[in-house]
Amino acid sequence: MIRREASRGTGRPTLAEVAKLAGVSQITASRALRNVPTVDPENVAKVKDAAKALGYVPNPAARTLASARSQSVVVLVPALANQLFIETLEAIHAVLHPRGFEILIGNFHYSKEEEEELIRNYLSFQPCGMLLTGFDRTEASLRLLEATGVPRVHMMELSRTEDVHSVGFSQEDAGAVVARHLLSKGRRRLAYVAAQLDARVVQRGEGFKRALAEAGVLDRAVEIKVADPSSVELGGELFQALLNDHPDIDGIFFCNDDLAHGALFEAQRRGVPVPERITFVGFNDLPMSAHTVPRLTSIRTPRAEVGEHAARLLLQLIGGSETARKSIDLGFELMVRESG
Amino acid sequence: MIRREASRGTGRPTLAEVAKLAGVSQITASRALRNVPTVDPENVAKVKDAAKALGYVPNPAARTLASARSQSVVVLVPALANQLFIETLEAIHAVLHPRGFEILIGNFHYSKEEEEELIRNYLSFQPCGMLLTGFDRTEASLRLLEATGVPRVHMMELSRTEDVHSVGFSQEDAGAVVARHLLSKGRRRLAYVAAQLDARVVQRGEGFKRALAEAGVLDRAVEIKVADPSSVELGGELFQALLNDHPDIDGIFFCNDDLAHGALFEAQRRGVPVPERITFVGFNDLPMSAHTVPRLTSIRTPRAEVGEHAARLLLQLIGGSETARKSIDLGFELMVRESG
DNA sequence: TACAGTCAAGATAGCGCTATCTTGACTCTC
DNA sequence: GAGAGTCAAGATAGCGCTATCTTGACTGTA
Repeated sequence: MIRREASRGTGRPTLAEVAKLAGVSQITASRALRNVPTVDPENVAKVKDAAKALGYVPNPAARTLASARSQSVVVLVPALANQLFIETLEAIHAVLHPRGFEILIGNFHYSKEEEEELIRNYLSFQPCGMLLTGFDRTEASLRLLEATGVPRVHMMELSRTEDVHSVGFSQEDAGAVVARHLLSKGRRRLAYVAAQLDARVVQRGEGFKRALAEAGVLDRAVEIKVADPSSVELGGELFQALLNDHPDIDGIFFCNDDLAHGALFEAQRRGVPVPERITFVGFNDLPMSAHTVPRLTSIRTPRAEVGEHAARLLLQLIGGSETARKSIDLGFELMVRESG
Repeated sequence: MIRREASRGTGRPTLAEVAKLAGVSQITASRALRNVPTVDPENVAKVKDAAKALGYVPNPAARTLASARSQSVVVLVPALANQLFIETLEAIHAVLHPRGFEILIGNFHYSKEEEEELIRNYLSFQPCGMLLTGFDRTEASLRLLEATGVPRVHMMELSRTEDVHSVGFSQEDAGAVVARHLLSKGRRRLAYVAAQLDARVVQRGEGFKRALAEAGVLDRAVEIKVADPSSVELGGELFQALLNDHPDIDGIFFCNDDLAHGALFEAQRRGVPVPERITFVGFNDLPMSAHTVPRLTSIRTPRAEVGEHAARLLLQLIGGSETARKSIDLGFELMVRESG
């Protein structure tokens, strides 16, 4: 029988070969490539040259097995179907990938149960860090996260307690800003139209109603909430329903721009002048919102910035920094345009 | 000094513990959990019970290291910034995740060089399969893929040769269908407006022009191509430029719906009646296109179906099937709406 | 009864790295 | 100049699995 060069294994160069070529021990080569500071710079250069000459690429499985910690960061988002989290993911990637981290993306489709299963599954990969969306999850999820002690940063909302790290902005304040804006335009008969009722959508509504209460017009306000996923189509339907049931509504805050876009199309179709008869305000400021007819007033949310800062904060935590800031508030901005 | 239970390792139950509890050897436990058919069903039951009792979860790093093959499938897409590939990714996930595969998503931002780097990087994870977008990549990328022999399926386009597997539809035919539709509406002065010039966008344009040539109106056609990323804003700008330079254009084929949406907004703003003066046709049929004013005629592409079939085909290849179909044509559909 | 053939189960030996302990050369101090 | 302290480099021993070879019980045949 013919003797194979390698009956098992990948056939790719290994650390042992790099070490041999560099004339050092394997563990020194390992340390050199990981930039462990106790290695003589001369040896570091020899090892890195050897690695390059051989085209050596570390085997992540072996690394993970030996160190009981991977170079992966898990990011859990509630949806990929809209651009919101894509921009955040891109920003996270831009920070972490150049530093050698792999990113495992989990989409839990706004389901706490699905998120719990993802957490369970991804923890088996021994990630070195996790980026999570918000704070609203199952008890079991929380226990799993606490038990493993993997560094983590929560995105999009700000924590009220001091024991977790978060990067985001105040969803409630954003809702209140929208309310005050509509009031400043002389609107008094206001509505909050929401779908996909996650914690953040609810918080926006709370802030909105809080501000209306302060202005004494809450009793005349209307709230439409449906649990269905947001879509352009749903926005049109909800607008139509609202118009039928409450024809005197003069200002609407949509929980996101998708709904607002659908409502804009429907308003145009029905000949309802926006903003003359009804003022529209959206949320998230999707790129399209600056171009619709009329252009949509919306809350610009720092989606990319949240990803970037969360990733940087996580890097500090992975590096063992105790001085890392607990919470980073990145704020938001009301983009006032033609719709109100 | 206090003796630790485990100074290294994860602290989680291992296969050895499962085997001990089940009263079999470790390798039998390993085989039982992987459903290797040579194990006595009684032993399989004992092992699976023991695993459940201990809350055992396999360590993927150890698996990958020992078998030189991970349970990961790499999916490389040119963009995440629009919904196109998200739907494909969701469908892939729905097929592969329940079967225990992990999905590594790589976004190469329409850059062949970036794709090459991603391929290099992801191959170090020893994926058991790859799903790629199209056929247009660097020579080095091709060599890497060939050298490793990892099963792969190409998505979105159909291969012209018989040596690779592909799932998609004919981009050229889709372009030709649009051309014939516009001609059937009596339009003769036609334009193709394209951005983000990847291979598929070019193929659509080729099919469009081929059909115009067959109808003898190619010499009056206009083509606007820019390499910039597609966006709603760009669609408006390109429409405006087109209108200035060629005021007699009476039909436009946009290479994607984003551009068409932007042009629709711009047309409305400038009082250009669509479809009365100019007919618009988009591509991809994004969810919003059925709701714009006017509703957009577009080519509906089988994005989710491509993902699903590609994943299924890949599963066959991973399983060693030689009988797997080489190419699956899923077609497309012209959705005729108000814009033309 | 003896023999080859079959097959489930086990023993053994890694996969390619890194944690940990040890070594030995070198400094510094009194 | 002996002892303690420092520090880069190496030896050793796994991490938790699976590929591969081996074993031994069992079958069927002549």
